[in-house]
Amino acid sequence: MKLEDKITESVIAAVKALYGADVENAQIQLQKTKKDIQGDFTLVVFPLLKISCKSPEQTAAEIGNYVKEHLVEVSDIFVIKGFLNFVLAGDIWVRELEKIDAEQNFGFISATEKSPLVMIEYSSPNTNKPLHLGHIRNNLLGFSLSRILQAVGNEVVKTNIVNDRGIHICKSMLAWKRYGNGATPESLGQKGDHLVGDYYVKFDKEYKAQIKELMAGGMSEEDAKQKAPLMLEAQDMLRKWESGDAEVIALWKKMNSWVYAGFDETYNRLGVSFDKIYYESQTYLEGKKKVEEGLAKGLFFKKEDGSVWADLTNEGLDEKLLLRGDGTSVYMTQDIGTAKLRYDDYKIDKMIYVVGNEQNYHFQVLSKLLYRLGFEWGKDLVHFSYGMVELPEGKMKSREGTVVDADDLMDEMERNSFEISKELGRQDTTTEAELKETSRKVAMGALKYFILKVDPRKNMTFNPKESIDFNGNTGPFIQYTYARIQSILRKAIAQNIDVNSKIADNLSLSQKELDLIQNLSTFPAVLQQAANEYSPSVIANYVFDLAKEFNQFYHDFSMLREENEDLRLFRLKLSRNVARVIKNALYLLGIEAPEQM
RNA sequence: GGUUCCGUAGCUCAGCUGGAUAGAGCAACGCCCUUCUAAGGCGUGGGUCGAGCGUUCGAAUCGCUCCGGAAUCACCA
Repeated sequence: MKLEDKITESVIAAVKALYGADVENAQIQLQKTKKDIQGDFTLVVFPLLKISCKSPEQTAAEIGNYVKEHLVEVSDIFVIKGFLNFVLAGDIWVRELEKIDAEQNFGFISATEKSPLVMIEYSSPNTNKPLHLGHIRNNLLGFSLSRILQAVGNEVVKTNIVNDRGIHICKSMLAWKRYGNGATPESLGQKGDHLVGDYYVKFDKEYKAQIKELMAGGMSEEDAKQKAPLMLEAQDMLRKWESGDAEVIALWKKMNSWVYAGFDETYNRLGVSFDKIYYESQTYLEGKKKVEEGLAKGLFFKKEDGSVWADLTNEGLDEKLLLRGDGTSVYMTQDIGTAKLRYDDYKIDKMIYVVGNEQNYHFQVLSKLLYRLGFEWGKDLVHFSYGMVELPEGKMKSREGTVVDADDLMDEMERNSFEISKELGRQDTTTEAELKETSRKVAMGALKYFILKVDPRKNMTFNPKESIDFNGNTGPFIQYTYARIQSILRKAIAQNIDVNSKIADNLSLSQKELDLIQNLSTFPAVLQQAANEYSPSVIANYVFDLAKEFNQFYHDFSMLREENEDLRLFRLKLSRNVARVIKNALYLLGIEAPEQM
């Protein structure tokens, strides 16, 4: 039984014995005692005053004395105004540490057959552009979230929906056909996604030139946009694609395969992965079918031009287009089709979409549409909505070329990390290859931690300079703490100290050491909170606190030179468990913990 | 205009199921490497928690109003 629960139980018993009233668990406000105040747990007695009909001080004192008498774990109490602080007996925390130490994967719950099946969709790239900074936030959040949900006992399926069809990819294809001279990723030594992205940009450039030319000839801007030969050709290509034209399909397959090879490389570098990938080219027809079914059932309606709509006005939303007049599908149609296929494939209990907050409205609508179409789960779908990433200079805009490319960013992080490692690292014992590997881990840790520590809902500013300045509240600081503990443990083994032996009970420990154990013991609760709130930032902020607290402890006490063997053992064991929790927390964030730095 | 989200130190962010004196990191300044990794530690300065009203023993936290910013309200995805 957890210590908090024991105290809570005792407080309830105290209230019953002293005032003859029953109180519920929820009315007991037990919290960790604030720093700078003596004690381990604090009871806020104000809510109990109505029952006791006494002053806050007196109520606190009475309850405190009762608990102190009846609970062996509580060795002392202090009353400050309406706050009752419990001090636990010294050896309680030592035993708590032993308990943590004995658990294989402290805080983690493994899935059982009864575990809910959660599907989480993230990444969802378009095949006409390489991944950028916004995708990085998406991928990191999605991947971390999947690990967190798994760690609290869910069965998790990570999925990706690739938007591989539509006019955008035709634009790249057309530009490549016209201006590419048969260039391939191999011939250019370029990643496939970048190559295709470059031709998308090329299309845009040539298209704009044509518009300008037409306008110079007296055409209106609107007309020019519609009648530019390149646009007409791209639309023609899309029609050919839809009708299965062999040549277009072959080109489409070839260029998409380049893009996927490029994406895979980027995903590998980011350390993210998927269990199942869906492609819109395979789901959009399914969506059309569902919409037509819905139309036949009278759930939707048709306008004069043949387009199909859903009327959501009585649910507080607008009318929403589902099929264009020419029968082609839109984004919403595809999402309906994808959802259907997924539920054919898996028995999903919960669906989570990791998609930016600019699509909040879309998912509100999707939820209602799926429900209307008879998918019960539709109304419970979770849109894990996250804010945009901005730069210190302002927003990323593809038009102005201020988009930060994911690969470029990782390159830059790794370069900088390597320079710093070379300067500060312990080269004497490490090879160049090891140094490179470590600096890679650190670079990715810096990037991931910087992004994940921020509350997902908020727009955030990514500062490349600050993130690679490995000081302060950063991933590398936490990794560094971990590496130092590993070094201590290696040395302890070298000195034949057995860290596994039992800790003596009669140690007199400092407040810092007790706090550190208490902090460790909250990890399962933190993990649960992160899962409930879908927020990796909860984990990130926790692990930074833990690392910081450990550093202070580390600075104050010598472990290997400690003469008192019992104390030395205790501190080594404490350090080992701090390292384990750090490693587990970093795992949940998708960050590697280097054994050496 | 409707809807949703955000506003906390010079900067980047925690804290938000109401609880004690609102916390970190960066930046600035001053200390600490003959001592387990100084990518570190200690200290100093820095706040009308956007504003107001309300609920409460108690409000950064809850409610209402206003101010400021963002997203969205596409036959784009």
